[in-house]
Amino acid sequence: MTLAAQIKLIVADAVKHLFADADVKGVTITINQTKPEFEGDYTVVLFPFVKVLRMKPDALGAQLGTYLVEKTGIFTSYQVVSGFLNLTVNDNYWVNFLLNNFNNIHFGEKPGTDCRVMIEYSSPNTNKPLHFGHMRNIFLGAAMAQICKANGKQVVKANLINDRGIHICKSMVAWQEYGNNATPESTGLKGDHLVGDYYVKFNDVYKEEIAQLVAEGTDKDKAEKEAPIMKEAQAMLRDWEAGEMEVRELWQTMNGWVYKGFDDTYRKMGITFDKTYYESNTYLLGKNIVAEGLEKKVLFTKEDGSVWIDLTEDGLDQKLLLRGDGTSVYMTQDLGTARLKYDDYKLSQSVYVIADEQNYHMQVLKLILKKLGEPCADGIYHLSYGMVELPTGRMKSREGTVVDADDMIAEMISLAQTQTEQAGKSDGFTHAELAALYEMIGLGALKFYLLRVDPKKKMIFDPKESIDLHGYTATFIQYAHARICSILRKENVPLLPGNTKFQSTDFKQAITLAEKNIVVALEQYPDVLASAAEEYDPSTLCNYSFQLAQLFNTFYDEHSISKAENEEKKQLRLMMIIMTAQTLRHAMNLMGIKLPERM
RNA sequence: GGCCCGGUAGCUCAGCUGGAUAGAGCAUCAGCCUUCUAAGCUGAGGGUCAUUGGUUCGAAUCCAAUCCGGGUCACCA
Repeated sequence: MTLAAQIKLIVADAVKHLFADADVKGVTITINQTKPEFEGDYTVVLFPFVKVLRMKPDALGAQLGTYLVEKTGIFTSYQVVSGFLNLTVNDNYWVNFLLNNFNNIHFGEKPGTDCRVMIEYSSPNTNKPLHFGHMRNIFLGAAMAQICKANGKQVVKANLINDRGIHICKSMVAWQEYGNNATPESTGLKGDHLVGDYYVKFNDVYKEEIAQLVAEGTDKDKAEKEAPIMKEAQAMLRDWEAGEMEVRELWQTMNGWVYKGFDDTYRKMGITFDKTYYESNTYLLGKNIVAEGLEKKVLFTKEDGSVWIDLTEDGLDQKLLLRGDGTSVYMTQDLGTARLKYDDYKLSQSVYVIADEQNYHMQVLKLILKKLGEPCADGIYHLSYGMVELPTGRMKSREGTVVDADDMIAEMISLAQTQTEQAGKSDGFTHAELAALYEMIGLGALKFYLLRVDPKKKMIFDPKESIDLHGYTATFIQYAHARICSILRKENVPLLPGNTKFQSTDFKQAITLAEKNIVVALEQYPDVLASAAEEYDPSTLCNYSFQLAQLFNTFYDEHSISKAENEEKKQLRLMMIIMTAQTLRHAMNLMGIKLPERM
């Protein structure tokens, strides 16, 4: 338990003891970190008690403060300032905290439980390469998987590949018509990019055909349906569903190219999955659930044979679950897939990382599953995130207005190189070391950039402005880490914690403010890690890591470790920086960001 | 139009389960490298927390209304 949580209990206890007659059960106790302009470490807000106890805040504060200082041994002094009781924590507490935890590489983690959670993320379509928006999804999902693990959950990382449908046929038709048998080998293009080019080509031709039809006097809506290339795509989809050999072969070939491209991008990003679902295998699922729902009379049939659910009682609309011709819709598949996932892994929770444009769909999905009595319903959570937009508006793959993931990664790595060379910091590394370093910096900056803001907020990314490597960035945190490693090297202390031993245990020196700020922050890490999991929000970890690095930099500027006043101080500071480096590494690793020992 | 999400410094964002004088980064300006890495540190300027009303000892935070921006309300996925 963190100190703030302990203080809350201690105060509750003290109040009960001091004012046995008063009914203080309903009073919520607020413990804050004391503002820097006041003396003290933690603050008890006294106002809530004032009414119940009918005491003046100052008198109450004095009585409570005296009691806490005398009875607990945690605090050395207190001050009451206009309704706030500021408590100063005994330096021994912080020293003991460091002694007990500085070498613990699992600090902040929760013990394992049998709570099994699936996190589905990435879930790409196989008609185009991954872009900047997908990266937000992927990094969010991967980070949440790690964060959940660190909080004691068993995690299944899942990818549901959308490998069939009209959009896939569009790329296929365009390739057939205009591709001249181009392959990744013959063109030197990455497979996903090659296929994506034909998706764009399809839409170019489609637009031209519509324009021509309209020019010939056809109505626009009709033209959109009658355009020859669209009819071809629809015909191809029918052939695909009928299992027509040639179409299936082309489909497998082109998807194979795309998967190779995706694998390459995932590898560069350091992303892995435990389970891959393919929509071509799951798109027929869900029909059973619909049949069962009809039996249970949760669903109903209209005259044309289509199957619906009525959600008007819940303030929503009627929703189609099966077309009149018996074919399934998006929702049908999702119902089936939800059950499949649950049956495959006996899940306690199922997290879907999906953009916020699908909020309504996910709300309806969960509600329908609940009404159907599916056991998976309660565990479903939609981790909804805002879309990444360009200054000119939304990215559109079919118009080619996207920031490509592969390009972005390459650009960031080259930016890392440029800036390292400009700073004159590329000396003394081998080629391989430099390559690794640039990747750490470039990729780290990219991941941090996408994870540092609240997931539900939409982001606007201007490709003309490169992602910064100064200030609130991964680079800042990496730099602090490298500085710490540099000190440890100089002091011959192992960089990896766990095997550091110190002789002296008798620390009597007063802790300075810069020192204390770091230890206080370190002590709060378990709470931050827990809340990142509870809120499904990795940005809290970005924020925390940045603040900790900032505190370290301030400390570093004010105090010397190597030339500490005495051996005792030096050891205390070494413990502090070892634990700081360890905590930064821990938090950043959860987000897939590596910290270099030298940069 | 219904529902959902957002609106905080010039820009990008924290803070939102109510607590002290609203915080960072970028940008601007002024300082700091013979001492463990200046990708850093210190300081300055910059705010009607969209608006109005309400609840409260206390509101950026809760409630209501209004304004602005986005999403969604498909027999597309």
